[in-house]
Amino acid sequence: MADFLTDLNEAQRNAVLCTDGPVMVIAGAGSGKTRVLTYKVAHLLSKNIDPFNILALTFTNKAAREMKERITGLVGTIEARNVWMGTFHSIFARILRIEGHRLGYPSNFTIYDTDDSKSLIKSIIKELELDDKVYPAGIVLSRISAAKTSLLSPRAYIEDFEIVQRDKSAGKPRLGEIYTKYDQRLYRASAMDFDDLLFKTNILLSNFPEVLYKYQQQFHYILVDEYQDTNYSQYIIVKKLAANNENICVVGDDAQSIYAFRGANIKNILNLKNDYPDIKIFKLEQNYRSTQNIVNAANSIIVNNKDQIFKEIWTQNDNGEKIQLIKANSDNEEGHLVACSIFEQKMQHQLQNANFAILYRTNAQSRAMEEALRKMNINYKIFGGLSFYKRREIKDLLAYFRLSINHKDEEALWRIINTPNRKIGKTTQEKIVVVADQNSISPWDVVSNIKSFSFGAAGDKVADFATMIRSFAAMQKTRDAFVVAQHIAKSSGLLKDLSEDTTPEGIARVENIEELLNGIKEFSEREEEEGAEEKLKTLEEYMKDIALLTDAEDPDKREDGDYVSLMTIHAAKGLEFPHVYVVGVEENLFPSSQSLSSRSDLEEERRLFYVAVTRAMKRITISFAETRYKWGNLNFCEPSRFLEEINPSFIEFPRRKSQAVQKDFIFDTKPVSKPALKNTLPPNFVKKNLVPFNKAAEKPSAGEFQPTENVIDLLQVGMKVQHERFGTGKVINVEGKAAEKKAMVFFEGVGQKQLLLKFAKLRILE
DNA sequence: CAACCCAAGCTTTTT
DNA sequence: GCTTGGGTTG
Repeated sequence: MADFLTDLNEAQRNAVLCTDGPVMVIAGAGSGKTRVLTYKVAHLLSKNIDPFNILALTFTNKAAREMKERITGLVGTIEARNVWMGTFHSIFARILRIEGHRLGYPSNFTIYDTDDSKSLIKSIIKELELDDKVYPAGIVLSRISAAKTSLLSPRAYIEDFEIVQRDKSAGKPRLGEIYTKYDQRLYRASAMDFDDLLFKTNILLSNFPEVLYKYQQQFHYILVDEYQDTNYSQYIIVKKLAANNENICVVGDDAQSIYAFRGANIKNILNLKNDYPDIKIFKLEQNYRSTQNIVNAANSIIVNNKDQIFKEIWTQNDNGEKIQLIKANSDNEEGHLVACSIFEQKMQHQLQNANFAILYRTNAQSRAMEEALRKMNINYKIFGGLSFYKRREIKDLLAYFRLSINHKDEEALWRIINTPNRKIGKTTQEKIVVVADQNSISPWDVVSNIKSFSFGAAGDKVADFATMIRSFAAMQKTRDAFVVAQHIAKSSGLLKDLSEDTTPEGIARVENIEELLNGIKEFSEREEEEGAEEKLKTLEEYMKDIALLTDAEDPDKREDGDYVSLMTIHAAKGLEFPHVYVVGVEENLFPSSQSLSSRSDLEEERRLFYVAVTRAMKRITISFAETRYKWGNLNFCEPSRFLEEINPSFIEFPRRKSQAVQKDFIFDTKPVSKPALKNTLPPNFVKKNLVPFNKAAEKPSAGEFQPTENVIDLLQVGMKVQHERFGTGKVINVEGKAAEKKAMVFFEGVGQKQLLLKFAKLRILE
């Protein structure tokens, strides 16, 4: 273990060795970010730091799991598994289960997922007799979420004059009221939503100094992955916990911040210096992942963003192939062309499917790709989309578990009280609500004491239901998770109900239930590696374990099999593939039509594009279609502005005669190939079938880039220059040499920009 | 109370 | 185009 530091380059090693005091690591794409984090933890452990004193926060379960595995590989199992490592949400859920009683929450509180939250909001809107057109559940939830993320309690929300004013003028004056009610109902259900896990942690840490002190004492070392994605709430938690000794190490890349839409604040990383004036900053700029062409192309994209920490990503890797383009007539043809291209690459280079990934902006785009791959018999796997845990039958069974563990969980109650059908219909359910309100008790209190109220015949059914849930609850305490789960699946009637459906979907549902049960079995039998203490693995433990495994990762997904990976770009963050296809690179789709109105939204889209391109190791293909179905309607599409932003010298155009033709390929408005609609061969097929181009045409010597090189040499302070996007500007400063030469230019109406002359296509005006 | 039918909304991204 | 949810009818 002693010499694992030799695996690191100098910048990485310096960052790892700097363990005390605040540290920020700005890690470019593919520069070994995870490596630094894992080695840092390993290094701390090798210095005999107690793993219980290390807190390592990530954003996804996958990242946490991978990091754990890697650290285990470096230092050995026993130490690594005691590190407090996990997602923000799971770590603070864990702490809230211990400390939540101070806020009135039992340790078995339920975590509501987005669906539960939305459904609760819907019923509140109904109760308040509000128009659900004015208050759509999704919008309301995102407003509440934003409030919680800004640490605004319902009280503070209502008392905030500006917010109230804003809601009024937006025609939604009662948002505060909905928020208040929502909060009460969550509390009454002993439930927290995702945002609560952070919000309530914040409350805990501010209102209970002894708790703050306790965890400050515990976490001597705090590490945060993907720091650029932290929101305000997370930022404050970290700041508080680290306040004592400031042994905090954050790792991130502002260029890969892609979660502002859910409250991530890029300023958290850009302004970290303000919080820790003596913070040590390390920049990892060497990319180990991609070819030069890919790295340079990516740089030429991201340079268009205004807000960023300056860095120069470079690589020692080969030049590699240029960026391939595919232009298709329709979304279906796009799928076909991509599948053909994958097939062709596989054949040409004898590659496995696993070398390929198809990345898209929205999940909806997966269908065309899926169909095309299936037609060509290429094995694939779709990540994300409808997750396992969001399937109806799974949510139903989990709702039984939830209600058995936490009787107050109302969303679970309403979900299953009549699933499968036990003749407790809407009327009865509404009556339960009314009676509960009249007596100021919870719906479960009514359900479990139904005999005390006049419910007639329907009451018997409800009583049976309550008895059943209570028996599950009792069993749950003494038997292992699998036994209980299997019993519930059977005696609730759920499994029987599902198996009566013999359609393919019905069969799939039963299989899903079986899959879930298998997962629980595995959980029950999982051995505590440390010490031989036989601890009962209860269903409650299981639910705590999986509560935050929402999307993306199936518990039992088998990693074997050779498949092409299909996923959104968000889901691809942190991953790499030799061959990447970025599809649907069109205006209004990528960048998304909803991001066009503000500069910061657009910059986020651009960062997303940057993330997409930097996933590729060897070869990247970008495709776009001229028409696409949206909501069943045919839409005409324009190629994305992002294509224009890539320096053309890194792109392989199907025909390379002149710049004019190159531009035409992407942007012509009257497609030459319209009559040739039948021709579904990809451009590179066409290329191969034609007479080879002469070599001279292959070089980007078409005069277009000659001036660029002169500009690099000739540019002087004070010159007036023209930039493709920013218009005319004045040179304020020039620094660096030759290829690394940079200029600070002031553009009218745009502001100051630092430009790397290699990429900026500047023209000198005077 | 259930079954069926129709309309609406959906397609940004996730813990 | 598909799914979900609401409304109506039997």
